[in-house]
Amino acid sequence: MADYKPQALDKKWQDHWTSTRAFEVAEDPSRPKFYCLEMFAYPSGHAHVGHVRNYIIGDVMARTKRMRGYNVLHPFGWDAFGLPAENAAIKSGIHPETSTLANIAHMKGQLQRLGISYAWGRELATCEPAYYKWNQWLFLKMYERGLAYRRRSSVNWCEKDQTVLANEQVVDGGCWRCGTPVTTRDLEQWFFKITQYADDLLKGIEQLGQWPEKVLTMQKNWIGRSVGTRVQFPVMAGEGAAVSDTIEVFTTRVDTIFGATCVFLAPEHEMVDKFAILSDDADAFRKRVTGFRTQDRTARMSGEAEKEGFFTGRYALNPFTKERIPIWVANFILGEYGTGAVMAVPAHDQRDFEFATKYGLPIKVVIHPDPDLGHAPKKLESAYEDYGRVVDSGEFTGLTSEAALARMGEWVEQQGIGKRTVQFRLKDWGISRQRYWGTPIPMIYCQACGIVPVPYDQLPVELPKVTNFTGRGDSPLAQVPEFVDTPCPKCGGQARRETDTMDTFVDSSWYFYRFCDPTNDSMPFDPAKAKYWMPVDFYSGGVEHAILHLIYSRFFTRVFRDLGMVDHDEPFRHLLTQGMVLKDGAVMSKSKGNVVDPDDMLQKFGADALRLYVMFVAPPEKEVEWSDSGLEGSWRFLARIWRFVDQWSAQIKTAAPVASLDASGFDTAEKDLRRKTHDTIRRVTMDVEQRIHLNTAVSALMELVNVMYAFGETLHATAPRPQALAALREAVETLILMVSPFAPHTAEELWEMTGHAGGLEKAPWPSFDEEVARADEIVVPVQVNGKVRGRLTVPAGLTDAELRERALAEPSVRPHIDGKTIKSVVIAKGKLINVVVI
RNA sequence: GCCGGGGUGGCGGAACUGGCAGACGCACAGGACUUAAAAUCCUGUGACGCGAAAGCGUCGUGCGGGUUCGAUCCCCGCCCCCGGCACCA
Repeated sequence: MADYKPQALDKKWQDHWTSTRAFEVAEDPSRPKFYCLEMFAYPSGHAHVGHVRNYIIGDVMARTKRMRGYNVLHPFGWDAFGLPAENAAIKSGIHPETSTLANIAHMKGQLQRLGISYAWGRELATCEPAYYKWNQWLFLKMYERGLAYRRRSSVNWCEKDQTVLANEQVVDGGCWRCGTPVTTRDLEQWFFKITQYADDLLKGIEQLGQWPEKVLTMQKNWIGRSVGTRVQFPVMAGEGAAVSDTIEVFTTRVDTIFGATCVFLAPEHEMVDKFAILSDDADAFRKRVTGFRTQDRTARMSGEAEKEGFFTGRYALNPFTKERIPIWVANFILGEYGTGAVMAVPAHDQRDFEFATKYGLPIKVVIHPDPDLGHAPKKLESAYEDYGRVVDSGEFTGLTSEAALARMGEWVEQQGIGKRTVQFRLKDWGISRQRYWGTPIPMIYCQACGIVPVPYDQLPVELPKVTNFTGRGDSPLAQVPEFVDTPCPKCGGQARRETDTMDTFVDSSWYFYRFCDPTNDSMPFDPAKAKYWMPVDFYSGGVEHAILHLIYSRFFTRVFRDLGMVDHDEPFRHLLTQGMVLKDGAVMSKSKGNVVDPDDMLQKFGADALRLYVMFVAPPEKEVEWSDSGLEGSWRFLARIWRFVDQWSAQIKTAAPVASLDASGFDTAEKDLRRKTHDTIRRVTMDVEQRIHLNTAVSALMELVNVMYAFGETLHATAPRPQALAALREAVETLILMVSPFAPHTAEELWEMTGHAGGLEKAPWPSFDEEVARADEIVVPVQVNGKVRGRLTVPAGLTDAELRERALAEPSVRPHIDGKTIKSVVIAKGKLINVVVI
């Protein structure tokens, strides 16, 4: 008898899969496809069990689908550009490419030691020119279509290091290296016009029936669609002021416009500078504006900062009331949202109310809580923000808010002073990064010709090998003259290359298309191949990507669609956001020292025990607490299967297949085993394929093993009948097949031990036989007034009348109904009987 | 504040969305095997009460109501925990 020694098996079967290229695939129109994808990895160095959980989930799906007859694409790759490698280079001098490639090699080894069934032939890393070339290609396509454009925008800046800082490099408002307080600076930067697809992205959410509700809500909020009205407020003529100036505001509540007693401008609003020039003390004015603009950004944006503002000295005309109202600059008005200007309605907006109270601005009530007309409080404690009935509003008085919104919106349009419109919270995506380790933006600046795109035939613009990383000064690429200086593609004159690189989110927004055709060197991917494989059928990864990565990927899919390269709108059909693995109640991290390294677990228990444990401990979406004893339990389960198969393998090999025996020849115990076998097939198949409840699939297999042991016990007493061995063989083979997605190495070995040649990965999934699973006898609980009082063991298929009769005659039920009036007997088919008595 | 997800034994979780609450595992306890231990196999394990025992009864899925023959599941009102967004006009 051989003991269960998984470590040797792991190696044996991993080598087998590699040498037979078991998981490589090609398009095959004759079979249904299944594209199973886990979010590719940032090569940080070591994968811990939290990361690995995601890959195991995907692998269970991929392996199951393969056995179910699907042509399964299950690729993996590396999100290899990014800041940490560059930061490491600044600190240690190791080139990002060197450290990244080393990290990839190590992590790939980790995944292979876990037996994840990837098509490694399709592996890609985004830092390879063969990949990022297509980022550049796509950038040019988007530039041609006006989807990539350039404008000024502010970045975090460290005065001491004279460098731009990424948001992650700002720690407590200071530079990550020297702690110098971070300021902002305006730079010309490239943007992707994702806002053009705002409505499309929002509508597309309806198609995402298999995404978690949480993620859909997050995306909806992020897009943030609000319906409202833009209204122009003329700036009143005064000394030196142009009469034609107007301030346009955006409001979702035109119905309150008669209560607009003030106009608020964001400190960034263009009109603010004009007013500064015209003011009595321009310097003091500018100082106050600069004060607001440089206020700690996070504090100012989060609503924690005290609301502050000042009067500009100028007035606007409320187009409805024709009254003169003051124009203020206020720090809580956002420059990037709407028009950067709002009408202030202190009576009906809490922020305006607080501001007006602080500065003594007039508060004018124009909405009464309907239907209590006449009962509005004299002095408001807070703003009344709900809808109601419009009062004190000229010709609109008496309307409901709903009606007033429509009528006043029409009025604005008739007067030609604005229009009803839709406003989004979503902003265009700034992709310029003043960093080295990313995709160079393929643009050239020529004195004579202006901005000139790099011609397609000159792609890729390769990242030059920079060797000294100081973390100071401009974009690192600006320090490489051979890179910067280049002839203008148009006029041939002296020109400069763009020295910024792309946000790494660009890399990850379309890699799943590249996997369909990873070596294509004339296109990002062949549309025919993408048409076969896409969309991704099952996509899993962390919730931290619920917004950015997923919305950018949905955006890119629409761009490909509009370029005529794909014919679908949504890239990911089923999304699973896996929960984190905690240790001692905290997320694993190197700094906390609570990282569980999968390799340690592999050495002790083998890959399969780890895989099984991680699947069994909780449903995939849930956060879990790591437990060593839980892992040991999973190991015990595998060892238990091993011993059983080992003990019976000789007899199983020679046992007759169940199909060759007469179905009526099986005795009760044999039928029970076969019923359990087939019921397990049904449960596991449904749990894995439909419900993605991988934990209950495992427990169903554990139940089957428990029944097999009990059956095995009975066989020792007597000489096994051919029927018994046949039923046992069926159970064992079913078990091996169904446990194989979870514990592939052990399953392969057991499959071989039971006399099968050839790999399990292509063995067909067992099929469920309803006839075998059907019970001859069923146990039906009998309730009296909803409380279980007894159980009936009856032949399946009794009529309701017979069931009723037996239930009422049941001795354990009698005492509860005797002497009482039976009101009714409810019979839930095959489930239970409830006798209602008074 | 708004949005989303949750509250079930000592613990992780299950109950296939209205039908036997606690599957399966962990932990613990007892038994078998063993000179002994480990491993393994078997049994027990929600709380309380009655009983020598098999067993019987009551309570029990965050709290309070409701609908229903029947509610962990549906409805109404609360409490608590986790996650996201947060001055978006």
